[in-house]
Amino acid sequence: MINRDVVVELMRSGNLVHDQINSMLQSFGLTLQQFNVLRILRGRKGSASSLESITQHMIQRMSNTSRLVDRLIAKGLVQRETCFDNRRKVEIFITQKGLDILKDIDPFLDTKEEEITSSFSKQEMEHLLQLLTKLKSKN
Amino acid sequence: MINRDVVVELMRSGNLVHDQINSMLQSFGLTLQQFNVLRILRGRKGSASSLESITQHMIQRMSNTSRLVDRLIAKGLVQRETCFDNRRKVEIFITQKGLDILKDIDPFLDTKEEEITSSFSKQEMEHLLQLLTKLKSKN
DNA sequence: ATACTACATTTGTCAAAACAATAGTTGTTT
DNA sequence: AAACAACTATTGTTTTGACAAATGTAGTAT
Repeated sequence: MINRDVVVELMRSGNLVHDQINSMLQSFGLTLQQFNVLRILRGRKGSASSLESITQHMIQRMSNTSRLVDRLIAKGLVQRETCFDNRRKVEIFITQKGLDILKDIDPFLDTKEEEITSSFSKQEMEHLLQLLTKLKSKN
Repeated sequence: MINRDVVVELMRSGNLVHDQINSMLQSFGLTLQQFNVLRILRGRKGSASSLESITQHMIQRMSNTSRLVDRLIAKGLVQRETCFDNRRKVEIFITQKGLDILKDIDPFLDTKEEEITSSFSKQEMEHLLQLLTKLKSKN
């Protein structure tokens, strides 16, 4: 059954890619999710980020992001402050140390991503993206 | 950067599919991994399966399969016996209750898989499979 | 028999994900 | 002001995952 094969292979491929990126990040003491939070914060360029707004960019529950941030704080990579305007909210900032580690990681990530996709031509990548987008829009 | 997009979308798609299947299985009180173990056991048609041989068919560490089996035993879906020939080994069997629940799930899984892939034509599925296979062989 | 290595599984630990429940804050209505 | 609902985040619990270490068993060499 080709339906089943597609479903299974999609999950397998996701895991494969996840594992490869994850094990690269391991040498920096970060997990993929922790790294993702850092990248989101860097993208905000110092402006405040509530937990909720971070969570929206991740495939995650807010409760888990909350604890994930705990670990980043423990590593000194981000800071947490209650929002002045709305004390229900929490503002997360990336620290200089956080920016530094991202800068260290960047080239390794680039290499890893090229490595993972090295079996594809540019056309194949475009086609693959198009197919995956189709999947996403339906689901 | 298209490399990055491909990498990100592969992970996203994997998660998407995983979540959809998982939430279908939830109504049966099973997780995807538990379900996978049951299916592997059913495929063996009653003949013995060591932990190791089960693990080989899953993307997993044996230590985790060990605990996973604990939970299936707690639900009465499988049985564990130490192997007569080699007491280091453990033989896992699926119970009738396990077979029954699989039989209940089968049609729902079929539907879910068709649903997930419904945006694709048969040709697109074949092409997608081919691309994912290419990814796998390189990585 | 003893020691040593290899094998198969289990246990421990920490990070993570899903989900429910709780806590504190804010806004609105009365 | 008091009551109530909505909002935002945290905490608790269970399952999973990666990895290291421990346990018990089997095979082999001395």
